[in-house]
Amino acid sequence: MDEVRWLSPEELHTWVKLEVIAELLPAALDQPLQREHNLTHFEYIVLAQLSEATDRTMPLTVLAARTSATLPRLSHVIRRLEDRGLVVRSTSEFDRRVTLATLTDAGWERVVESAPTHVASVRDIVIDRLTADQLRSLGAITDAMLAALDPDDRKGLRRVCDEKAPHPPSP
Amino acid sequence: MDEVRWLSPEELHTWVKLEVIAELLPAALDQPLQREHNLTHFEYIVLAQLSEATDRTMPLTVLAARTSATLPRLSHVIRRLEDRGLVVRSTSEFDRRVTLATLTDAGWERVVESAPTHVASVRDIVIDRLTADQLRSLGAITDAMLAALDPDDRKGLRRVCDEKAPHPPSP
DNA sequence: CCTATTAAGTTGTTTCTACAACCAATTACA
DNA sequence: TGTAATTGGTTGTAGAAACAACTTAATAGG
Repeated sequence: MDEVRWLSPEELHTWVKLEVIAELLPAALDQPLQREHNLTHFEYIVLAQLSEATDRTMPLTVLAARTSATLPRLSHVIRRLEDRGLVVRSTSEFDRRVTLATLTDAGWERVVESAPTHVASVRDIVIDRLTADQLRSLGAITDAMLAALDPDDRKGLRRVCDEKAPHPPSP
Repeated sequence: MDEVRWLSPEELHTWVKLEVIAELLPAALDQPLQREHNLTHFEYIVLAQLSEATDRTMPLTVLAARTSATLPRLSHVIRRLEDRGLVVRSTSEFDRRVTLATLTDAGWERVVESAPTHVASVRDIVIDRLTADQLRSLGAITDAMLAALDPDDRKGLRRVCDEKAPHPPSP
C-alpha cells in the first residue's frame, strides 16, 4: 500500500483558497475586457504580445509559446481575430510553413484602448492589495510553482525582467 | 483623461508569472485525474464536497456556492455524473423547488480512489515546493486576492485568525 | 385569497477549447 | 538525390461553459 501524505489543516486551507482563486480569476479578468472592449482576456494577451513584437508581427508558434496556448487553439483565435480585422495572417517568405500574425492598426488601437482596463483589474485583484514584502514573496512562490508547471522554462520567465509594458512604446 | 498607473517592472514580472500559472494550472490539475480516474478536476471537487456532506447530500444551490460554479453549469455537470451512476438527484420534500444531489456508493468509491492522485498533484505543484514561511505568506496573499474575487466571503474562506498579514521578520 | 415577485433548476444556443487527423514545407541522412 | 522524419499550421469534431430564456414552486403584499 502506498501511504498517502495528506495535507495538514494549514496546507489544506491555503490550497482550497488557491483553488477558489484559480476558479474565479479567469472570469474576473475576462469580464471587464469583455464588457468594455469586447475582448476575452486571452484575446487581449494575444494582441498585447503582438503589440510588443517588432513590426507587430510574430510566427504563430512563437506566439503560442508566449501565450501558453496550444497551436490549434491559437490558430482558431487568430482566425477569429482576423475576421474582426484586428490581425492579418501572412506566410513567411523565408520558411513557407510559417504563418505570421500581424497586428493591424485597428488591432493596435484596440489594445491601446484596452490596456488601462486590464491594468486596473490586475491592480484591483492583486497588485494593489499586497505589501512590498508580499509582492516579493509572491515572486518566489510563482517561481516555485512554475518549476512544476513549466519545468523546461519554455516561457523564458526566469530571464531578467525587461521594462516592456502592455502599452504604446515610449522611445 | 484618467491617468493610468502602469505596473513597475517587478509588479509586471510577478503578474505575468501569475497569469501563466492561471493558464497552466487547470490543465495540470485535470490531467492526472482524467488519465487515472476519468474525472475532471471540477467533477472531483463536486464529488469531494458531497462526500463531506451529511448523508452525502446537498442542495444544488449550496453545492454551486461551495464549488464556485454557476447553477446552470452545475446542473449540467450533475446530470452527466448521474448518467455515470456517481450521483443521484432527488427533490426535497420540504421545498419542492430544491434538487438534492446525493453521492452514490460508486461515487464514494470513485472519490476515495481519486483523492491520493489529487493530493499528489497538489503537493507536486505547490505545497511541497514552499517553505513554511512561504506557505504562511501564501495564506495571506490568497486572503488579499479573495477579498477582491469573493468580496462578500460567500465561501467562508477568510479565517478570522490572522487579521493583518504578518510578513517575515525584517523591516 | 389572488396576483406579483422571487427563488431554484432546467434547457437550449452559441462560443470556445482540446484532441486527433491531416497537409505542406523543410531538414536529415543514407 | 531520394526518402524518411520533423516542423508548422489547419481543420473537423466532440465536449464543456457562458448566457439567456423558460418552468415550476414558494412567498409577499394588498
